[in-house]
Amino acid sequence: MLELKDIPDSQILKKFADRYDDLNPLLVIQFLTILRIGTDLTEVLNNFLEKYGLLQGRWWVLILLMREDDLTSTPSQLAAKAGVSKATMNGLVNRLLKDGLISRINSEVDGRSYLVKLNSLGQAKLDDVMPAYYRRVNKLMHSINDADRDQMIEQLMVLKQNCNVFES
Amino acid sequence: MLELKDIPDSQILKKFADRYDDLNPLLVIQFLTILRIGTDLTEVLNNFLEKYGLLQGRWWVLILLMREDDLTSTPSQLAAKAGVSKATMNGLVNRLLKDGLISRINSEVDGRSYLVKLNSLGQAKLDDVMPAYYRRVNKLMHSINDADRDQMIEQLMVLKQNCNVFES
DNA sequence: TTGACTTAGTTAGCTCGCTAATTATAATTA
DNA sequence: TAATTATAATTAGCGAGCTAACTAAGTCAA
Repeated sequence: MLELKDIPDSQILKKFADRYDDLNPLLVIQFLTILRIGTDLTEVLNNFLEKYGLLQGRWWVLILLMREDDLTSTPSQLAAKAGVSKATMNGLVNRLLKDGLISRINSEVDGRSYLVKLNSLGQAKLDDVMPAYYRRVNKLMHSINDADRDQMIEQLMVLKQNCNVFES
Repeated sequence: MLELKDIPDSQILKKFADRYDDLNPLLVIQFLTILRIGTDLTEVLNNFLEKYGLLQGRWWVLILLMREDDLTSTPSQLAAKAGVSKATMNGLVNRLLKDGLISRINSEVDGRSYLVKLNSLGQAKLDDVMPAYYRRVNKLMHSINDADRDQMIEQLMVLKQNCNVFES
């Protein structure tokens, strides 16, 4: 994760521009600014969740379970939905089981598999975190007016679609 | 780092909204979208750097050294500038020394300290990476026109300044 | 119906962050 | 000048990702 405190200023970039023709200082600064804000937001969110004994990984598992009508899912499904490896999900699930926020239900039809279910302690944890989380999201996002925010998101989506320029 | 594949849609959020009054679906989706694009860009950059045997940490160290007039710095200074702990910088510096991209110069005035210097192999590595990096940044950022891009960055800066709503 | 694949979860071992403790050296101050 | 405190680098050990290898259980096809 990019933690660079010193995003280069135009003066520093000038030195680099002498060596590298392709450098466009403004674009580089803007690119790094986007990366930095992404990491800053992520960090701030993690600090917030930590106050509740959670981090993004475990928090998402609880949320994914709450999305389900029966509050249950298999570790594999959770891994796919959370976008982490099965090994990582195994660790997250075990930690949540240890903390007593989810329960394990062995599958009756498949001896390899089991379900995890959001239990009352897990639901209580979400009931504790989520209102505070939503209030903060509201506050943060309302620091930009609706029209500007919509436009910003639209531009970010364009950027996302063009990420692949780095892959060739 | 947020890797959530399934950003919730309005339908899922409706279920959550029944339980949590404070939820504003659009704002949550937009917030998560910003986080996701940040992680996507970071990942794409890391994949790019990996093709050159680097990752963000080591790459930044080389860049920070190249910024210096004498191409040298101490591990502590590098840690501060890169925004990582001294322990982390110790690992990065050792790896770069092992790879032969930087050289170690023991301090003559302070027996505890030493300088690291970008050497010719390190400079060659940067000369290999940076033009390709800058070209890709240009391509990516030009997917948005200048005015829209400037405005987007401006909004992101506002967001950054309001990150602290998560800290209270 | 048995042999070959596939799938679910786990484990081992890696990377790259971190903090806290340690070592060695400098610097300060009583 | 001796004792204390501060600083630079290192080390140990943790967390949360990862891949690859493994075990056990299903599935399918000859």
